[in-house]
Amino acid sequence: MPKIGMEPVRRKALIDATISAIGERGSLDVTMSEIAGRAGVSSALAHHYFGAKDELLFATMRHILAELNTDTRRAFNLAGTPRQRVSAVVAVSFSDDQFQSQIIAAWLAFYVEAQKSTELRRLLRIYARRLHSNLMSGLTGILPRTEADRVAEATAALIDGLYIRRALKDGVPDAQTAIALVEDYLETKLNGRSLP
Amino acid sequence: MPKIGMEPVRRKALIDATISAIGERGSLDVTMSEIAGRAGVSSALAHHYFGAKDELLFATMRHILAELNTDTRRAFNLAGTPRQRVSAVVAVSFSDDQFQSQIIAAWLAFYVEAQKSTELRRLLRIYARRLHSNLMSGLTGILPRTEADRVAEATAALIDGLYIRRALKDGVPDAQTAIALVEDYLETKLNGRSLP
DNA sequence: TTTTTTATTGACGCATCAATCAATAATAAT
DNA sequence: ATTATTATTGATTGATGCGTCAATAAAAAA
Repeated sequence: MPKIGMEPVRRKALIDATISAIGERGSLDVTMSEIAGRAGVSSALAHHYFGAKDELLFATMRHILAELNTDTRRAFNLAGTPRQRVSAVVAVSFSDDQFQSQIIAAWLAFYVEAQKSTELRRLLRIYARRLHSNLMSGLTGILPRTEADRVAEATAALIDGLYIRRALKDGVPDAQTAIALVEDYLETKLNGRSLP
Repeated sequence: MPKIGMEPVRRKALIDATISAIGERGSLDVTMSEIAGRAGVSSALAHHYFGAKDELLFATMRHILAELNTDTRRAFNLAGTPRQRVSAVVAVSFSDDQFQSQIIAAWLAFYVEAQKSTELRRLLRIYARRLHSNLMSGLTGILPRTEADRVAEATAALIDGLYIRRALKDGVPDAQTAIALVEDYLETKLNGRSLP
């Protein structure tokens, strides 16, 4: 029962399936059949639309990055002050959409894969730069450039670190605690005063 | 020319080879043959001593953890004050022995693998707890328990985050800068004052 | 000196997957 | 009505890699 115009539908379904498969397995060691099965199609079709597995994984990472970006833009629109822009970046990073085990597992797995794939590494660098620049867009309105830069660096590392620690699912901070930690750091750096 | 008592020698060589192989490939997707080759033996011998690949990887992670631990103990012996104990933990984390691409790649890869392997996850939790407790051993002498706990959490996340960002090898902080970032955070939290 | 233990490997079986391809069918274009 | 295009899959191929095993040889024990 082949209808026409299936391509975008299948692509989306396959990317979603890839995310959930990676999320469940916790790594990129998922087979094309597994992914295709989740998307309700054959593995041959996945190859038909994406060519090779690499490309499907690449498209998936790009999709995750794009989602993060739109979420951030949306949050920026609601932020009036520089300080609020900074908080917006933090809030989005730990929002329900982003700070969930599936996405975190994917991030982690892609970080590892980036060691092998130049293209993936380039993609993750774009993320790193964008995060930095998003943070700077608020911080430069509050601190002198050099110090803003250092704070942005630390904040980004803090966010990444909290992500990785979440992956262990131990006495791990939930989103609320994570946000509080980062905000506490920011408060200290921006006001020279920490929470009581 | 089989000499006797080769077992410990081979084990060590295989673990070292595993680290360097993982470091080069950037992931745990290294074959037993590759590892064995680097160690100058056949893959059959690797299986002979470690049984399965899992066990070799596990032994490798345990070795890395043990090294980190002895380094930390040594640094603790030179630390007089609580404040120095905290700095010692940071210094060891970014020492030449630990903060090198091979080891970092291994950490990252093992974090991913921990999603699948319960035993590996347990091992990494031990690391997380030990790091926390090592930080606390200094912090509790400076801050009230609750706050010390939060600072330890943030510091640990900061360290992990700087590790992960190093893996991208981009505008990445070198060891010096990384230490400065963490120390700056600690100074702010402990003195309520940041670097000029 | 014979036997057992330790060290070591090449070759092989077996399973897993990525990727291809030929075949089928429905829709659209001519 | 015929041809081309799009959608789809089952079956197959080829490669890769883990784990095993029988075979060889040196040392240690008997």
